[in-house]
Amino acid sequence: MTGEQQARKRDAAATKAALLDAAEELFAERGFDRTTVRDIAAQAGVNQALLFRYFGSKESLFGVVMARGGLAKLETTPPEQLFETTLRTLLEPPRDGSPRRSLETYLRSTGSSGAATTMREHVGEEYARVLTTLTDQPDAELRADLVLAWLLGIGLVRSVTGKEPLAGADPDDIVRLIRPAVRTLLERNG
Amino acid sequence: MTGEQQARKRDAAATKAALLDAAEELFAERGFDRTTVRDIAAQAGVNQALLFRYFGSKESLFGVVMARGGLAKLETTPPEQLFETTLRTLLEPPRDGSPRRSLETYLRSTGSSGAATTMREHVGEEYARVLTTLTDQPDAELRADLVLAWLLGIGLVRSVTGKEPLAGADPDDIVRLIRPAVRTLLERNG
DNA sequence: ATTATCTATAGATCTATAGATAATGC
DNA sequence: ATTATCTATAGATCTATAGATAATGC
Repeated sequence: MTGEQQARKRDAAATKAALLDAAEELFAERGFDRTTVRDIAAQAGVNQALLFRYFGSKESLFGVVMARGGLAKLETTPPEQLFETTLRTLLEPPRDGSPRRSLETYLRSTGSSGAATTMREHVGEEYARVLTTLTDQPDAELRADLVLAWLLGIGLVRSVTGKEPLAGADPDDIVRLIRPAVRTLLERNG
Repeated sequence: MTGEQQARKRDAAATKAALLDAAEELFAERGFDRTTVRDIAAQAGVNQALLFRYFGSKESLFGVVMARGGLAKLETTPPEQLFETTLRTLLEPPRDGSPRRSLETYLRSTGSSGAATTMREHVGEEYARVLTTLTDQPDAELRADLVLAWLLGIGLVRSVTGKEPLAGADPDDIVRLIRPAVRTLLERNG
């Protein structure tokens, strides 16, 4: 039943990276609660005790995963492109080495607490802050929150629920339908 | 440590109802995974073995909770009012005896599988089907999905994330901002 | 010698079930 | 007598830790 584990090459940095990649994938697919530390270690090909050695706890690892991908795009994208860039990232199938799956992780872990909640709040604040700059109408912050809500909702229906036709729709069609509506939301005064 | 449990009045129907109410509340607050059967039984003031006697399993109970509230509103609301009614229900604080908290349950259980997934799909389909009737433009179903996504996203930001200013905003303000944008989405041809 | 990795397990859950007890209805 | 309720516990997890082993660097 056991079969002792093959001793892994001694490379702490590579081990940490493997754990992070595995955790990112599994948290995105199953959420925080349904991903076990043993699943992560197995997927990384690493002994599970190392997860605790390098990250302290499962919650702490989750925090690192979220932080790693959550804000990268935000910092490198001009505000006026943020909505469409984020939307397209959301809509494209995840390519290797490309944008982190932190939105899926976020959406799959809505029942969780602790680090999950903290990071959810932090990333949400940052996105909304940037989106706020897109309008000079009154209620700019509320409008920005509504745009953010739409992004999250589309991600939810598309990657979590998998509902058709939205899940399989051409990103161009979605952008074409959404853009004028967002413009109405942001620009209409009243 | 134990203290034997006070024998409860013998009323199977009332016991089932108490379990359902307790489950609804806890699933809405914590999601499926983080709610234990013992939590539910304690909240209902019922011995935990009765949960299994009356509902078979935790998953099955979850299914019943979702089914109970999920479609009620849908069946009694005319399509052209569905968006705004659902939105307002979402925005009003939950009053006693009033609309079920199945949306929160839905949103808090996005990481879960089994009955959670099945019910998510079913309710989503029904809502989208009704929303589809609101436009006669091409891509009616896709537009309906996008409306549904917005509803879910607003619910997510508001009740799960608690992000301000959206979480505390006046429902009237939200409706005023959203309505023209949804109209643009549904009516604009192209 | 240092420290990355592995073994083994503690301790705390959690769902579910088998069978005992006790309140109601005929 | 029936059956709603309760007791006690099986069995299967899961996170986390203590301490042993073994690969690398000086």
